[in-house]
Amino acid sequence: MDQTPENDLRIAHSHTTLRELVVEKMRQAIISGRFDGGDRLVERTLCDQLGVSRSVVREAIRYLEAEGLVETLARSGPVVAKLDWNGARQIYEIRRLLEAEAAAACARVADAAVKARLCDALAALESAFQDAAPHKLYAATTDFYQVIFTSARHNIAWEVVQRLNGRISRLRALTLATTNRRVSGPAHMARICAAICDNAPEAAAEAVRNHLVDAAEIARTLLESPP
Amino acid sequence: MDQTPENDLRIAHSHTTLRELVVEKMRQAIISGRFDGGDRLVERTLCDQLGVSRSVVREAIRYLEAEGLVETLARSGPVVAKLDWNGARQIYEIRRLLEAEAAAACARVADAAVKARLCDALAALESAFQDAAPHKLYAATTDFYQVIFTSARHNIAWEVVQRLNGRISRLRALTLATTNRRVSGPAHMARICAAICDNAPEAAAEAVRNHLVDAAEIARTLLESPP
DNA sequence: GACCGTAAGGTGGTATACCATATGATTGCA
DNA sequence: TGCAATCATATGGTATACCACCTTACGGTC
Repeated sequence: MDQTPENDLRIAHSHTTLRELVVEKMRQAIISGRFDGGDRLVERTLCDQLGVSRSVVREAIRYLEAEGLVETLARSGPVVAKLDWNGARQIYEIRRLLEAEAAAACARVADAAVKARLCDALAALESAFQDAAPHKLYAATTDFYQVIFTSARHNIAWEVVQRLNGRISRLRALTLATTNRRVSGPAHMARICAAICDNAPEAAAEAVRNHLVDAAEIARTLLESPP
Repeated sequence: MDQTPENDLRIAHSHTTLRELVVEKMRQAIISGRFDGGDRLVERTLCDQLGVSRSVVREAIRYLEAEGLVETLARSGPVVAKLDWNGARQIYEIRRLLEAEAAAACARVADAAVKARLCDALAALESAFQDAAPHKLYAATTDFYQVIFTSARHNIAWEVVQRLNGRISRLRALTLATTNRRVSGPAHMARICAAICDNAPEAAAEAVRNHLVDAAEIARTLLESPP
């Protein structure tokens, strides 16, 4: 049932609901650290801050709850989920499994078009590293992996990874900002890209694993250092 | 609020929140096939069937939407997510990765208590196989894996697997009911249990992989044969 | 100082109203 | 008759008011 009305005069209006906007706002607020782990999410306060009604806020909270960014305590209400090293460690391990598999699959099926898109993404990534713009870097990293996952046709794994990344996003932002990471990061990415362009699945998987071991190590030092 | 207790979808008020009950009811309705893939979820109809207000239904839908069991189409509203073999295949592959890793980790750390719990779960599983009670079998299988994941301290991976299982639950119910599976299933499980009791990580991982390859194969034949 | 009652603030839940849009039926005009 | 405009209905999205219940903090009483 694909109806793509090219000659439709109507403006393609995105039809983003308020709810989606609020979900995105709140997700960003949690990611950016504006809402800290453990903070209570008081419905009516959020209504005021966001300028929307309770319905919208409550539904957005339910969505984020299912995503794992928010947890609702019985008889107390929703709070921002807290992240400890135990949780982060598990997430990095899951990412290691899924991303290594995706990179290997991508290396197996990558044709010229995929390689070109990947190299573009890598170039954007390196450019973002140069600019030292955190949000650009974040977006570029996401793009790079998205190319890998989608071209490997691992779109459900990509969903999983994105959701997990939401839960460690503060951490990712921190690791991306770390000097150490700023040096080793692009090198890892370049190796991953090279392995895929060589259609070398095992090398690609290994490069991904190395990257994530490093990232997890930086995350650990950040999390275990005094709050 | 009229109360006609003959309606079997009507939820029983209790200590947990209405929202959670509704989420569970709807999840079960989707899993059991009462709501089929592609079916529209009309809010006001659900309100009548469940005997709750729109707010509760809408929040439950948001939760299931984030879980991937429901998707909301623009200008049309929520529908039950459809499952094709491509999606199911990916989910089985992700499960293969996560469950193999969890089984290996469990085998590494399993002490007498863990082994006892695992053997208990296996016994319950085999008993459920004998009874040929689908829902018991389903629950027993879940319990068995839960012991593995929780004792390996892979609770986030367990969350992920549970959510993914929700999306292929109809399929799981079918595979569990298949005779073929009824024969090979417990054998696989017994091998997994034995490997863990031997503290043999690689053997445990391999047993899990074999189990899932079989399950995926059965699922494929079920999905690709016209209903 | 301990205890109890009350008030405030919060969530959970419900009912209702309003608007925008999609869809199908109906009506009216050529 | 046929087509088009219009109307009605269904439905989702949003806002608002209200109630019940729980928790917490405060303050008064013993």
